[in-house]
Amino acid sequence: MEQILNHPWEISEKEAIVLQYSLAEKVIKQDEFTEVNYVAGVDVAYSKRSDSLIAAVVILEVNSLKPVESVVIEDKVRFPYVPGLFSFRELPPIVKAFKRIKIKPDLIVCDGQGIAHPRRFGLACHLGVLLDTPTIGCGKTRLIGTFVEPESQRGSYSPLIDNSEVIGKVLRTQNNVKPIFVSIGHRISLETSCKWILELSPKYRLPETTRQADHLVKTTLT
DNA sequence: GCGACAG
DNA sequence: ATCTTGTCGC
Repeated sequence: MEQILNHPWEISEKEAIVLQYSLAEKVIKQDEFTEVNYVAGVDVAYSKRSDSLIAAVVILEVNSLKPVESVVIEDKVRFPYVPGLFSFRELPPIVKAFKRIKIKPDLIVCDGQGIAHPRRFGLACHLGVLLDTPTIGCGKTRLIGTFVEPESQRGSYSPLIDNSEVIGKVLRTQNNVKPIFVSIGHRISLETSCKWILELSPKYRLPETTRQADHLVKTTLT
């Protein structure tokens, strides 16, 4: 698929932060799409053997949740892991993988936060803006924000709050299982994001999109 | 100064 | 992320 926006990746931490403030203004926080036939899952892992990053993108047919296309690529590391600047480490290989994808997904589910980020521009926002595609941020753990534990039943949620602003939802996808952190990536509302995450997580804590992408990377790492 | 900190 | 022992809650 096509990348509609580009910028340099070989930059300093200070420049990256400035770029985040600038790109954050492009994030659309409301629903801006119609039908969903294909959803994309993404995952990246570090290979210490080759000192490189392995990125996987998988496209699922939305009713069967079965993969219809996938790409796995390897890329060099060009940025350290810094909380808040995660996308500058993981997006180069992810974008590279998406460029080889033929089926344009109607929705992307990221393994990382959206606007639940210090500068309201997590990895999910960054990817969504670069590809101009509806994107959901979905984290296993919290980056910022405060919350009360949601009820133990699947579908329960509580707001994730930073500076008295709702930046996401802490959502229970399975009964009595640790909740996940959902936030807006791009071109989708928080409510619609949670609706989709629940639909994509009928049986496990994490949505099928990230589970399948995760499995794809781990298989490749051998 | 000290703790927190997506993967 | 990945590794790994002791601790805590049900």
